[in-house]
Amino acid sequence: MPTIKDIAEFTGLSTATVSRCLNRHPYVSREAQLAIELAVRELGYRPNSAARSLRSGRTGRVGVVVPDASHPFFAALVAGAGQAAAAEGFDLLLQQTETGEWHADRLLEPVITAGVDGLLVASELTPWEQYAAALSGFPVVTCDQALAEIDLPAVYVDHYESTLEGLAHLRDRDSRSIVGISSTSPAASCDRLRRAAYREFALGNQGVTVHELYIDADTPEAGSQLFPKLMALEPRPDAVFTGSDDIAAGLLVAARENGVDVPARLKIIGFDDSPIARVLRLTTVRQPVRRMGARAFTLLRQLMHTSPSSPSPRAIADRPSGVQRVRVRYKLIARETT
Amino acid sequence: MPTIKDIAEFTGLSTATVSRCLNRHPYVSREAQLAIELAVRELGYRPNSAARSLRSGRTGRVGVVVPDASHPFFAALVAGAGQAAAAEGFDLLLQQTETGEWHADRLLEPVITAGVDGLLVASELTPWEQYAAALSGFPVVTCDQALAEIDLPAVYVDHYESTLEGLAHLRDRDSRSIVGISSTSPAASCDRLRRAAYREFALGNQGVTVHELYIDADTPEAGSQLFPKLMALEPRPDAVFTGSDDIAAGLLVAARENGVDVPARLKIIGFDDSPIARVLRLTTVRQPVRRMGARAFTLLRQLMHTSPSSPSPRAIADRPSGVQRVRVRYKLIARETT
DNA sequence: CTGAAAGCGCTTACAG
DNA sequence: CTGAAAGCGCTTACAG
Repeated sequence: MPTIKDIAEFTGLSTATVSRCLNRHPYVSREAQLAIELAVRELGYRPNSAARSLRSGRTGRVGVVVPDASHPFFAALVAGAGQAAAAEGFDLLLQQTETGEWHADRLLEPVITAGVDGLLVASELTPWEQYAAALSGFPVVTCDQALAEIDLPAVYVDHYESTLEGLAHLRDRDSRSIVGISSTSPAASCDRLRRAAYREFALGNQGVTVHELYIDADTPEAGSQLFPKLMALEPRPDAVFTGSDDIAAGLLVAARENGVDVPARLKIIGFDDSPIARVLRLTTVRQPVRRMGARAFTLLRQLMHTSPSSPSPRAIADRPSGVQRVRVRYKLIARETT
Repeated sequence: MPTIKDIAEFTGLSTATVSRCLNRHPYVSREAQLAIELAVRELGYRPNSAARSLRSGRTGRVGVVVPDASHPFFAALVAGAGQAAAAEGFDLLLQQTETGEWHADRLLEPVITAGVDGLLVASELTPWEQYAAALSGFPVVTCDQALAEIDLPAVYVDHYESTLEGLAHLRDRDSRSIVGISSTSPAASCDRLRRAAYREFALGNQGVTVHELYIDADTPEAGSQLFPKLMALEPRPDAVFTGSDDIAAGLLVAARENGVDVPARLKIIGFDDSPIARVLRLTTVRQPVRRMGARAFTLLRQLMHTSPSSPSPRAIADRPSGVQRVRVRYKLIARETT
């Protein structure tokens, strides 16, 4: 591989001038520029990213931390962030937290070893204290609402508010005995907010009960398996807020197979508006996931600009007040299951 | 950030010894080791990955090239590869090819700038000639069958054979007028193989026709929109090989809405066995996608071992004969749509 | 506008 | 088993 030195020799210029030209520094003469461009093509020169990073302290890379890249929600988030990053010449470094056992150390390794310029965190980092020190002063944006409630810049849909709206929709369609599902998985911070919303809603709506049911996987199968439990409840529920299109889909199919009319005898609401919701004509709460990923990158990009490798104490002190929270608009899509 | 020099000063040893210890070089005394470990903890030392890469020529990173990380197939592939990579201490660098306009140059940038140690390619790289030169001698594994047919090590399901098996299944269930769907998208190399299988099957099976239909998106919506076209065909088809669970799902729902009995009057086969296929009880061809991703990484890992940064001419000459092709077993899952 | 030179933080023969 | 020293390929004040 040719180096900057080869270009310098080829053109008779110094490596300094070559470097400036490559980095679009203003003070380079027209002739020098042309000669260098020719040499670059001629020799097939490519800058060595490791050398560049070592010297400049920047990597041109951004880390993305998700529980599982194959889950539809996180896959879309990653795709959106990746697209936005590529548009600005950044590469994406992917980390999955639910890959076997996991330690704060290992998760943060790329950050601490100067492997990335910034971090996009969609996993819940619990307990936060373990991560806080290593991440302080480092550009981080989260898509996890629990982390948004700490000091972190965030892009997210409000799960508390959207759950309340979903429940209100069920009430308005004459549901009186609603089941609110939430996950027992510790990774899902939105579930805590949903549970809070279930209680708040029941308190504020006389004559409507919200029965809470827990589930341990966010898949259609889990939804199907939930159906008999649902039917065994007393009084028999007339509506379910699932918090997931996959669970809603499994439930819907099970209901139909068992001759339970949806929506007449059971109303079902999903969450996300993923392809499965559209095919099954599920009522659901739409999140613009791809755009959220892109927006998260944009926000991160901003932070990387303002806080270089060593932020001043003043900059750190100022941060809390300037922390950006982007609450993304969700939308209840009423279709044929309510 | 403390450096190796700080550790050397703290312990009174040389940077060489510290480096050896950190890299688990055998010749380090017990005392030195303990002192260094203490210092590392005490000072919170982390190796700088850029410096390490620059010096060693290795990055500890692997690139993954997919058309779109949010598509269920590629999402699962990435997740599997990422998990396997993480298990061996490698990070994943994600590249999406269908992100706006795309140039060979830009795609290969991480490779050429020594940004990764190896590449996993699931996108079709066409025309291959544009990429061949830059990639020659570099560890590459593909999951794209078209690339497997060139010189590249590969992990893939045989789309020709699996399509023939799907068609045979339809024939065995008394379908006589089959529609074979394929995508017009240039990114999907498997579609060419499917089309070849459609023709081959028709040739070998008197009394069975295979009508080819094209589609421009791999989504449930596209499947639904295909339904009227299907019904307008003469003679009316009695089965469809879709090549995609999403398309099959859209088609199935549209058929039911229009009162066409599946499977009695129309049989439908999907592909992949994604969650949507399981909920809808679709007959489909299962691919173990996550495992394919993991296997692709394992294979790549092997190549990275055998061909270091500068492979000998002999090693290159030997390669063609040793190129590994892992043909992964698929499985036809007969459910309720055939 | 340009060049000589220092140095980013490591690893690795080489010599002991 | 250990250390002194060179050097990986760049960027960036500094001096002209």
